Amino acid sequence: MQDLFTSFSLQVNNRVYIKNPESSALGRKIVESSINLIDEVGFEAFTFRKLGLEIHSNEASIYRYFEGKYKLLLYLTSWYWSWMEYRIAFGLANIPAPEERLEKAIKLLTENIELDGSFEHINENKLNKIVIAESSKSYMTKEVDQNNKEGFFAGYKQLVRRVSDIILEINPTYKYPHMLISTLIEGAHHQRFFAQHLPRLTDAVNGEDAIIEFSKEATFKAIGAKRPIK
Amino acid sequence: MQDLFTSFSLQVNNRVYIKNPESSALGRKIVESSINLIDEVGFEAFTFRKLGLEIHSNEASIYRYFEGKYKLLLYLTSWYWSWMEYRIAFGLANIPAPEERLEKAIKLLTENIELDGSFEHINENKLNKIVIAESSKSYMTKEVDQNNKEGFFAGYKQLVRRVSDIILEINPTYKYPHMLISTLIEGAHHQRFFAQHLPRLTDAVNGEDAIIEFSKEATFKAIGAKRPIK
DNA sequence: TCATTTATGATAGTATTACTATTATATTTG
DNA sequence: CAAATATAATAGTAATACTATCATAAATGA
Repeated sequence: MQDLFTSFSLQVNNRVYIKNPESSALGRKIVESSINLIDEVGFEAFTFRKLGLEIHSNEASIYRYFEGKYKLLLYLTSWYWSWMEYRIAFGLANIPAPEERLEKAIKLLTENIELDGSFEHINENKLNKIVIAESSKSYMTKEVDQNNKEGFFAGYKQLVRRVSDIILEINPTYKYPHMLISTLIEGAHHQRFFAQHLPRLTDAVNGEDAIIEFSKEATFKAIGAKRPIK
Repeated sequence: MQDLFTSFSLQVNNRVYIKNPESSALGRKIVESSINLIDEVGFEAFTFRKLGLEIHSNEASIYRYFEGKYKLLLYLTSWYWSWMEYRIAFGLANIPAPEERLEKAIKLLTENIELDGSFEHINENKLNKIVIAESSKSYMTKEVDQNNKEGFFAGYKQLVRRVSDIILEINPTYKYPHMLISTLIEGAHHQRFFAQHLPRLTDAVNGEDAIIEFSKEATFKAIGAKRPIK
């Protein structure tokens, strides 16, 4: 799997950046350090000036890659969804039963993400934490319609569609496949955040990953399908 | 119902404000206009200076009520959850069957909120839109643990607990009642936002409120209970 | 290889934000 | 009616979110 990934880079809508950060050492450094810095101080307190200091480069240089910190966040989240889609595409390859594919997809979408190491300049674990805590700030804005027109959320939509299609394969009459999947993705993210910070809003259970289990169970029951037996 | 409400004001943790905005005409004007202004320009672009101009008052005066705009947002969301709890408390009164109470609670939690008129200085419809689009910004912050210690999210937690208790009444063995309810509340909010701005992430269905229906159906199936017959 | 394009760095500057401080003027209350 | 309290007006500060300019370094291609 590692080798499959190192041979290509993930596609991100080229309108979220001014200059492709993949195209230079500085660009990759910007992405790498922005993940560390946002994870550390939070998106509110994150500034291009601080990032410049961190990487011993210049605020103005960073502005040549991204219009501002919201576009950088859009870049990071787009990259993440694109990565998720690859994880799912490879993870489900050669599994014929749609029930098994669905269960695996839910696991991939809702599990805790460990450092993967496939991409040198991206810490997947920290990026996951950023997506959990900050990604809604990339679309819950007054610019959402404009951004949507420009295709900034295409990766997320495509991912939701791909998994919805599995649901429809299992149960073609289920009326809310997109709702179910997008609720699940956002929901699992919220639950991971709540588990750490507002545990009263969750049900922490020892020994199993309650969030994955809850998600799988709720999905199969919602669409009226039997879970595959291990 | 209207009369019940006009006779009292809802409780909000007194540490989110410096001076209780309910205690003066200026305070109520601040709350009222902040709802209008945040709804109009979004939380990012909302500032106390602009709010001061709007109400023909002074930036410095507003700072005597709230430490900053994040605390004001916390005030608004706390008020909202407190209001929701009253809606549910009154809405479920005298309904003996827990299945019916659950269904009604889900409706109240996930439905679109119309202008209610019970509170002169609060536009419930706009406040609902603010909670949908901005409330995650009140807890997805680096200060969440501190804020949680101070009890700023007590109203939300209490609401989740109240509805979880109904689930446990119906099915005492269900393992994830809090997860289910908090996922549902956040999920329904997300879906309302998506329906307007990112419809590919939802399944818009004419003639019925798909979000309420999806939420009810998913909940009853998840806990393995039969929905009450109308 | 050297001229030219392109990328980066250094510095400075502007408008806005998120406040705090001070003083003056209303308004309320005892 | 005096004293306390609330509000208004103004000013000021440090940080943010940029933009502009110019110098220098690195890459490229004729």
